Amino acid sequence: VSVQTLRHYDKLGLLTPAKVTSTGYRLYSEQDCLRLALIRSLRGVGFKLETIRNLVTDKQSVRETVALQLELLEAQLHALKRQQVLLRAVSQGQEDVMLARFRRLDVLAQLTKLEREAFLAHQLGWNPQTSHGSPEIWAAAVLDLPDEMNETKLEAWLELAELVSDGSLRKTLHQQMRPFEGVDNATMHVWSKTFRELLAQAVCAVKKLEEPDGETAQKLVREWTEALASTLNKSPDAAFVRWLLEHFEATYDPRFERYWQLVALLKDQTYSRTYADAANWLLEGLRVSVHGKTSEPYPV
Amino acid sequence: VSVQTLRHYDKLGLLTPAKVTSTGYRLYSEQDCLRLALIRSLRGVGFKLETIRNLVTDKQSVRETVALQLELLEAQLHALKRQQVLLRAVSQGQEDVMLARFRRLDVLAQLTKLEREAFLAHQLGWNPQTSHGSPEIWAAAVLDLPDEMNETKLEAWLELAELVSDGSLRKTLHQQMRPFEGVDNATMHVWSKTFRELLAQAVCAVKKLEEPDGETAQKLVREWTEALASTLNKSPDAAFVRWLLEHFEATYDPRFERYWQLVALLKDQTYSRTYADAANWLLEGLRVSVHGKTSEPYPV
DNA sequence: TTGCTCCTCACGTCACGTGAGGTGGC
DNA sequence: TTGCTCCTCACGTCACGTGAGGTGGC
Repeated sequence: VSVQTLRHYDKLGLLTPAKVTSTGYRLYSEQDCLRLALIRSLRGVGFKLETIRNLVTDKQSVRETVALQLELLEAQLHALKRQQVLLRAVSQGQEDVMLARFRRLDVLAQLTKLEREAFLAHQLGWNPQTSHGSPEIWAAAVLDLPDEMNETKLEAWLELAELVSDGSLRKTLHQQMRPFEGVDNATMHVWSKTFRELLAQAVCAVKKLEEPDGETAQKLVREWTEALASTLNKSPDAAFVRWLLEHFEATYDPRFERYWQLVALLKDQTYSRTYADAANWLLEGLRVSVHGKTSEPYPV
Repeated sequence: VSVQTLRHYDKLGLLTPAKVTSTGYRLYSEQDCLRLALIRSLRGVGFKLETIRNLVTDKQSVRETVALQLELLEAQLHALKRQQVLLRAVSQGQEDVMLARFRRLDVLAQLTKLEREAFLAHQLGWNPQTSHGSPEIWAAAVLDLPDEMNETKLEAWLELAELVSDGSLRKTLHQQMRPFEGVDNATMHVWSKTFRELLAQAVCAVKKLEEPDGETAQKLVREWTEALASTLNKSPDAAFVRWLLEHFEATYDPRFERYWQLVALLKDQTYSRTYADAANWLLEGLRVSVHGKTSEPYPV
């Protein structure tokens, strides 16, 4: 400890030397040293000098003061972690756009729950009144975000927000939905129920390690295309199936999987690849039914 | 933002209003607002005003400044976590001893690697020259502690240090070692090698779910007692086996297991209960060989 | 005329650190 | 005599916040 510190404590009356010589020199006793060590220790956990004075003179409950300090620490840690997430996120990227990007990220990080949901809805082009597509899936993709976010969630949110900021995901999504444009709500509801059931069966089949060119897969693919054709008011002929495969391949985007992963993290849901795997397995089955069996084995 | 903040930024020349009326009122433009937002965002991640001025006027590399700030944050987080661990550790316990305990814990937390090792050795009563018992086990219990500790390790270290601070563990340990007092180093080395092999076999047996009253266990117990008797220069008769069981039961202390658990955490070793389980299984086998088969099933 | 907001100037916050200018002991 | 350390007094740090005392627009 510096001599300035000792003088400072003396001035505050927090640590008065045992003796002062006639020439003004401060002489400290063993006891003073112990007291000084205690003061330094208490300073080391962040108490202010006035609080320390109260603690060592028994004017303030140690337990209560410690509890208070712990709360304060919690808040400080939260703030620092937020700063860390933002700075880390911005630290990669080109020098000349860093400030602009930082600006955007900070705004995104400050949004409230409702604003975050509205942001996602807007960027993905969801309007509950006019959008087509299953309302349940839209809600799962956009709503029920958490109120408070810890650092992991904040990081996920920033990645998610940047993922959708670029308008391209919205366009792809619109392409994906296009075939359903004219379908009325009731029909749509039936379709999404059927599809959920098919997907559940596909999940089971994938678990049993069934191949996408096997009987189960081909049966599911047939049911799937037939249900979809009926929903879209078309006949499930070979041309339709070919069109369907082309449609899926044209509107496929790997970022959607990352999207669901991040959303699951934000909602404290354990993300499992099962649904994505099942969907890919069905798509592979569709490919087989169009092009015939491929020579490459299906990657599990 | 408060009007004082704006005045402050104006004084520093960080944000000069676009217009000032003849009566001295500051009028800000849209651009000023954007600049203000950027300044507030940069303040929000902990940059000081001078740094911000350099950043917005391109006098300082954003990338370098961000990297520097991240390092600073890391250090601050480390410090805050240390405070948190100390305060949490002290927060339970009686009001009137909290300050004294805090004092002790802070001293313990500040020790260097060598001092921590010396502390453990001293509290457990280990002196490499004069102590009996296997040097390898002593070293595993006391040496190779980490240099730097994160918050988890610091917490473990404080618990470990308090565990051994009370002299009772040292006494129990001394009791445990007592039978080996007169044994010379060479004999001791042979014994500890034999015991390690026996323990390894016991681990295998426990994995195979063998019962402590089964053949394997009884065979191992017999080898164990015979080796121990030979080490201690005694005959492995019924009286010796009875004395052995009494000795183990008298010097058993559950805190030893916690000790090894904490040491494993400090050394980044994954602690598995297998050795403790195997030792207990052998002890139970010893019990069976002394008292006969108990009616209670052995808890796995 | 009455609130209200803005202004400037200056001092306070918190725990010391840093000179300026001076003095006592080896 | 020469460094060295101690002393006091006073100001600086950092980003504002807080009065004191005064003024312009509704």
